[in-house]
This record gives sequence, C-alpha cells and structure tokens, in this order.
Amino acid sequence: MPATIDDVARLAGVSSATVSRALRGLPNVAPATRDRVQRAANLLDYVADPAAAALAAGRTDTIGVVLPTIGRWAHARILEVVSDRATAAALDVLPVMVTSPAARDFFLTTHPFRRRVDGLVVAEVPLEAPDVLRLSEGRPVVTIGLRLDDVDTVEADERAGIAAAASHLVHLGHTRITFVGGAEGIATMVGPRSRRRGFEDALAMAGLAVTSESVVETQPTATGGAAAMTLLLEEPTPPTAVITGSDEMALGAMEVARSRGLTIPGDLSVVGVDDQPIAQYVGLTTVQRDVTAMAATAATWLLERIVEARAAAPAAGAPPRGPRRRVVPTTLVVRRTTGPPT
Amino acid sequence: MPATIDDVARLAGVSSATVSRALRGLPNVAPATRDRVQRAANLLDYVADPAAAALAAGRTDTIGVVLPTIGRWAHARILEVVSDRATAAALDVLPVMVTSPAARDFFLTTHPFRRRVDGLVVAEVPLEAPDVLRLSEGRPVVTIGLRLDDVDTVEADERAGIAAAASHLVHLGHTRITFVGGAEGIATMVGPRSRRRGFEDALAMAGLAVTSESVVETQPTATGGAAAMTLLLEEPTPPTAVITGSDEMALGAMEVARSRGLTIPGDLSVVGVDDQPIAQYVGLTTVQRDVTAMAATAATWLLERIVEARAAAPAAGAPPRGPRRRVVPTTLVVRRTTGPPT
DNA sequence: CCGGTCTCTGCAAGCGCTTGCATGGAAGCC
DNA sequence: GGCTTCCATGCAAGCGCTTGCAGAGACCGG
Repeated sequence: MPATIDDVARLAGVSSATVSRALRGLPNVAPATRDRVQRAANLLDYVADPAAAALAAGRTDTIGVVLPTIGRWAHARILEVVSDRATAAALDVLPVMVTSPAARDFFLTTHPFRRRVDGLVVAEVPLEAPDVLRLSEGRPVVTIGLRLDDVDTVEADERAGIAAAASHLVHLGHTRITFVGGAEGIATMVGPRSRRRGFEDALAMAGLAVTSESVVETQPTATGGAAAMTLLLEEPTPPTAVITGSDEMALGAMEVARSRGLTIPGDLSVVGVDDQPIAQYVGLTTVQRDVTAMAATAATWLLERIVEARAAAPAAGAPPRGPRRRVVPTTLVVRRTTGPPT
Repeated sequence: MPATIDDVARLAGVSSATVSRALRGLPNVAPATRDRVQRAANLLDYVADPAAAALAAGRTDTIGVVLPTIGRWAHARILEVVSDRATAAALDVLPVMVTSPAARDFFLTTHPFRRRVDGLVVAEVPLEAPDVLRLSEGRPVVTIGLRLDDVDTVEADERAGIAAAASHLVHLGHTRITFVGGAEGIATMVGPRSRRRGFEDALAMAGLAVTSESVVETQPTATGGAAAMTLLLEEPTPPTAVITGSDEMALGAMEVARSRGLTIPGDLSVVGVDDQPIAQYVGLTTVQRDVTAMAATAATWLLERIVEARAAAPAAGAPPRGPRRRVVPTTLVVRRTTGPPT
C-alpha cells in the first residue's frame, strides 16, 4: 500500500538506483534530478522502508540501550539524553531493560538484539565481558558505570564524591556514620564498589573505624533505603548520619526516620547520590553525578565509533585505538538534610 | 559473518523453509526435525535477522511509543510498563520523543516511523487526528490522555481528582485557592482541560468565584511551578492554597514558598498530581493517577489489536468494533502539605 | 489393496531496498 | 580534433528471510 522506491522512480522518470542515491544525499546526482526525485517522493509521501534498507545495506540505523530500569531517574535520564543524540544523528533507539537474571539470560540468548543495532550503550547493568562481546559481535560498545577491558567507558567519580560526603559529616562532628549501599557485590560495576571505597577512605582519614556495622546493603530503591533505615534504628546505638547509594534510597530512609519522630538533620543527617531535580526541591544533601554529561559522552562516543566503523569497512585499516575512558567529576551539594549531631 | 538460516538448514540437513517453520513454532513440523533444527541453531548461535524477517513477512515486531519526554516520571513509567509488556509478547519498543513543534514536524514528515512499527501508543503528546492517522497508516493505535475519534483511549479521571483536591482545600477553610496548570491550551489532550474543569466544578459547588486570577498557566515542570509561585507571591493577596498540574510543579512551587519564608502547610497548602513515589517521601498531598494501570491497559489493548490485525489479514472480516475507552479513577492522597489556613 | 487424506518437506518467488559495475555522453587536455 | 577523464545514470544481483504451492509418503477405511 505505501509507495515504494519504484513508484517514486517511475514518477520522477529515473531508475530506483537514482532515487536511492538522490534521497540519501549521495554524490553524483545532478541537482535537477535530485530535485525532481525529491518532489516525487514528497508527492507520494514516500519514506524508505527501514527493514529493506537494513537488509540491503547491512546496517540498522539503530542503537541499543541496555538499562536495569527505565523508571528510575538516572536511567530514564540516560535514555532520554542518548535518545536525543541519536535522533539528531538520524538513528533510532532500542531500549532493553535487563532487570532480573532471568531477563538477562533471555536477552543474551534469545533476543535478536545484535541483529538489530549498529552499536550499543550498556548502562549500569552488571554484564560480564563475554556477555557484552556476544551482544555486540564486533559492533561498537560504550558502557556507563561498567568497566570492561577494551570497551569505552564513562563513569562518575563516586569514590571522591562519597569521600567528600563522609568527610563533610565528619567535620560536622558525626562519629557514627553508616553507608547504605545498593548492590555492592557486582564485580563489573564500578559505582557500588567505588562508592564504598570512598566511604572507607574518608573514615580512615578521619581516624574512624570502619566496622562491619558501618556498611549495610540493600536494594537501590526508596523501599530499600526505608528497610535499611528501619533496621538501623533498631540498633542500640543507631548512626547519627547515613550516606545512601542514591537519592531514592535517601528519601526512603528519611521518611522512616521522620515517622519515628526523628528530626532531620537534628537527629539524623542524610546524604544521597545523583542530585536528581527533586533533590533540590526537597533540600536533600547529595553527591551530584552529572548523569547528563555521562550519557551525552557515551552517546557521542558511540556515534563516533559507528561512523568510524562505517568508514573503515572498505578501508579495513582502522588503527585499533585503545578504549576511551572518562571519569566525570562529582560534587557534594550541601542542602538541608545534613547538620551537626545534637 | 553471523550464521544465516541456510547455514542452519545445511547443518540440520533440511531446507531453509523448514528451519523457518521449526524455529518459529509453526505447525506441520515433525518433532524430530524440529529438534534437529533447534540443536543446529543453538550450535551456530543463530537468531533470525529481524530486518530480513520484517521485509519478508511485512511485520516489524516492534511497537512505537510516542512521548513528550522520557525524563519526567510519568512518561518514564509509561515507557517502562509498555516496554515490559511488549517484551513479554516478544515485541521490541521504539520510543520517540516529540517535545517541540519542530520535533513533531520532523517526526511526522521525515521519520520512517510508520514503516518501523506494527502499532503505537501515543502518550500525552498533543497530536491531531490527521497526524495520528498519518503515523499509523491503519496500524492499531492506543492513546493515553489524548482523546481522538475512533482510537482506543485510556485516561485518568483528573476532573474528579482535582475536584476532590479543591473541595478538600475548601473544607479546610481556604477561600483563596489557585490552580496552576500546565499546557491547558492543547485541544486534543484531555488531562489539562479536565483538570481545570474539575477545579471550577469544586469551587462553584463551594460558592467560590472562579476569577481569571484563580487559574494560571505555566510549563508542566518544577521550574514552571516555581515561576508561577514566584508570580503569585508578588500579588497583593496571594492564595493560601495552590493546586498544581503535577508533582514536579508542586515541588517547584513549594521550594519557592519555603525560600520566601512561608511554612507549609501553615502559610500555604500545596497539592500535586500523579503521586509519583517521591511524593510519599516528601509528604506531598496529591491527586494520585494510576499511571501504571493506564500504561498496562494501553499496552494490553495495543497487543490485542495487533494480534487481531494479524489474524484478520487473511480473513479480512474483522467486525469494526468501536474504540475502547477507559477512565482510570483518581484518588486524593492527603499528606502533610495541606492544612487549614492560619 | 487402492484411492483419498493428512502430514511433512522443499521449491522458488518475492519483500523493497542498496551498490558494484557498465554505459554513454559531456567535458577537458595537449 | 582525437583521446582520456569524469560525471550522471541504469542494470541487475543480491541482502536473509517468509510463505503459497506442490509433491511425496504415510496412513486409513472400505
């Protein structure tokens, strides 16, 4: 039903090859011809069938984005920014959520992902190097918050950020500080471990002991933060300050504290991570991660690599440049949820 | 480089037609054959090229999701839920952001969207009926918060929700209540207008006059809410309560009020819309919209329509059932940002 | 035991593009 | 002015699947 390239060719009085070249802006098409073709295409409301184009040209004009969720702020923002950049480059975006191990396996084995994309960004999904290799099959990959050999990576300097947060609390006079982490055990993901290390750094520097009780683990959600806080408040000497792995967790923790009658920051200081827009409006002290910059960098790099790959296809002599790395700085934003212990 | 269907066929000792049928679970394949094919496919790590399949079969196994943003909570959540449902049905999702009029035009004219999807959900993007017709070209469409003739639609009962919020404020004793709306002027979108109407309903019922000053318009973001609040506080007799069009706007407004030294809810009561998870943790009184249910319904309907369309292709005798409509109820959730005026 | 039914499989024709190669004519060069 | 070079275009061979059609057995009942 929709017009095909042959319809356009007939109407413009040229061959379909010329239509293809004209519409894609390839060289060696006479201006007058290009014009005529363009007009014919407009008249017929023609757009090339992406499936046919993909099959013939061996490219999909799509980039994949692998994320643990879409609903959580940082992930949504990553998808949004990458999507923006991709659209500007005339590429589509294929988001895939890999939340559970089961989803991961299905995705790795059954999903025709690798056939569908020209490149992919993997954001904060705990995949091992072989998995990514399998997914990409030679296509360009950029990861966010995930360090793999020979793969472009952008990450936030969470270690420094958390260290700054911890030392901020120390200077305020806190001595019982707990770090509430989310998913610290995943090997390939840099965020969790480096957050924890930053925490230990700062405490050590301040001469405070890092006991097994000063670090707890939970889900990286508001609910997880709430659960952890509940447990902490049941201890004989609860902390006077907590640093959580995300703003969501911080809010969850705060709500529990409040409902127990604690004032913030009087009885409890709370620090989050991300500085999502909400944080400003609720006055949350937090370690700001420039998620936008991370996503933009990842998108830019990926697009560059894709262009490279296309150009290199005939030449086949691309200098195998080493992987790019970028560590985006973090900033401690002090607001109203931290103060001296009373 | 990757294995093709012929590789599998050769290895399994059958024709490619049989491989195709076996792998897709079509009938009329001997169990033993199916097994052999499956094993060969596994061995070669074969997955069918979606582009080739799409071209041959005339379907894309993809659904499009058109949204104004991905970053804002409700939109991210819609995308997440739809994506979940689609994955379960072995479909991919193609998100497209239509934020500006320019993006809209590009999208409508240049983007090969219609060729890429088997159906689409349009969520809170102000598109006119002809636009949607053009996009869908006969494919199934479901809209969220957007009422179009002959198109399945799911929406929240925002009118009732806002009315409940307004009457809640009236009962608390407020007489100077302002509604801060976002994008009320868009004709096809039901949310904005019905919110406003609900507001007027409740005020009229309470015998309060709806003046031109009791409704203001701004951007549907935190910044927009802040800007509106700033203006309101400069008036000689500012309102003692505001209802905003979203939780984000409410938070923006609250922050401005706080920074001016007003207490909440003492000096100012604030109500939002959505009840995103954050709202609970900041104690925001809000009109809860069940975004998850809306998105799930939209996804379910769309998938049903797609299945119908596929089945009907040979039969071509589908009873042209009228469009489905669902209005999801809203609930006023009273928390700590509303109280009697002092 | 033979024609009629099923079931399973293969053949081959596309699906709508892209692109290497060939062609013809115009332009450029000495 | 003849010959090379280059530009604009067309031809046609795929890209890797799906699917209508047909054929070959297997099976069945009378």
